[in-house]
Amino acid sequence: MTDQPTAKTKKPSRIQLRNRKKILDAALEVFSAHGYRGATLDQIAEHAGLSKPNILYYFDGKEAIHLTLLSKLMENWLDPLHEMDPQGDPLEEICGYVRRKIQMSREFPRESRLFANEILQGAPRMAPHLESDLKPLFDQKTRVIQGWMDAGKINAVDPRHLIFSIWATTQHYADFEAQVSVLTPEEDDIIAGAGTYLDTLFRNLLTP
Amino acid sequence: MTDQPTAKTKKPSRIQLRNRKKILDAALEVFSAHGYRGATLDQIAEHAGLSKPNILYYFDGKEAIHLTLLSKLMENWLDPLHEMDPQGDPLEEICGYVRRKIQMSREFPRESRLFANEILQGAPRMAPHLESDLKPLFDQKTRVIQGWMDAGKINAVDPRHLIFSIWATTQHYADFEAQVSVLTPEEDDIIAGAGTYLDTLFRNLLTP
DNA sequence: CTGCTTTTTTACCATTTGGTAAATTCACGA
DNA sequence: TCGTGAATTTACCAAATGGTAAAAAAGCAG
Repeated sequence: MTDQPTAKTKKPSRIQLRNRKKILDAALEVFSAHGYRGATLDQIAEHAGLSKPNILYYFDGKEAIHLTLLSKLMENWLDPLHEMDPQGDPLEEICGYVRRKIQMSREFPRESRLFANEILQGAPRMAPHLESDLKPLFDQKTRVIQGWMDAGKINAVDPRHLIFSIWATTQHYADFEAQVSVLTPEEDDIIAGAGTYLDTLFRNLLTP
Repeated sequence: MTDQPTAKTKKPSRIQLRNRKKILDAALEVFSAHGYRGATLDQIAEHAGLSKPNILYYFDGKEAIHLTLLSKLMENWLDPLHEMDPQGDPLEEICGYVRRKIQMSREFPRESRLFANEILQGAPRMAPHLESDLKPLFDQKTRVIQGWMDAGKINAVDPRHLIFSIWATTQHYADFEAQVSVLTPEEDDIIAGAGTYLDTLFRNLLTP
């Protein structure tokens, strides 16, 4: 009877923490590169430097690993949007959001591709998260933006499409990297140029 | 010696044509929904209404089907960009391109997702096509757009990022449909609104 | 050091999946 | 209508893959 009713029956040891982290990092690498079905436990095991049964000692199965990744991802993914301040200057808030998103494309391309893979295939394992986490935030922020437009602080466009276009343009550089790198070969930091371009794009849209 | 040196040794019969088409359509459905590795020959067979061995009677294997799809796709995919006329009015040519692309997202979402899946996973089977077909066209059109900018006909921005942003924003509605439909539930034709939004977006960018 | 728990390995298993061989049925021109 | 090549089915296979059981090894508190 040492178990807490809601806890997972034990406090995780040092080894547990370390190996869970190794597994999740390896899984992120493999899932983001090959998609859920394209990834194999053997690949993940090799990347993690552990044996396959050992991996199944730490996680209940392939799907559990994927699910854990998606859950942890969702938080960081929504952060930049959360930071958009209704009290701030509208144009700067939106451009700041663009800047944070493009930065994530540079720093966390694997996370972006993991997300893209999941959505592309119809979000079979993520639909609940979209409904419970993303949707409320999306609705809230579209209302904020709509308020700015109604107040005449920025040009009026459909806030939903505005957000879609921010997502699309920023994530493009991570998700379609294979294509981008073919088309801009000698460019070593294409995302830097993307940042200034996108700033111009959305500033021109929202400024009268 | 009835073979032509370059031909595939036989003229395809009516049944061949019909079944090849059925198989390719089924494969498009399955590959676009699950990615290359996520798709199985059994699924394709079921969608096509044929047995698995019968499918392998018409195609040399899973990869051959996928490759055939990608090849046929590439042509239609580049068409809208091809149509951009260097002699036309710059702003209208670019906005026309946007219109054609968003229209493809509406009419051919499966093709868009097939393409996206392939690129997301590093374009393992498509890199050659990108180099040989897409790259030359991309280079040509970026030069055309650069010319328009140098002539002061439209605002000066990096033409490469301009094209990337057109691709990203238009394909987003097909590739991320699962997310878009969660966030805009009661909307029955979200792409219509996208069309007018994107027209505004790019017009404001390119018009002084 | 000792005994107990946690972690890791070894040796498997069942299912799925891409693919094949050979027999069978079908279509169609002579 | 009949024979022949095209089309289809039946019955498989080998490899890959997610997962399990149980033994062995490694940590660690006393």
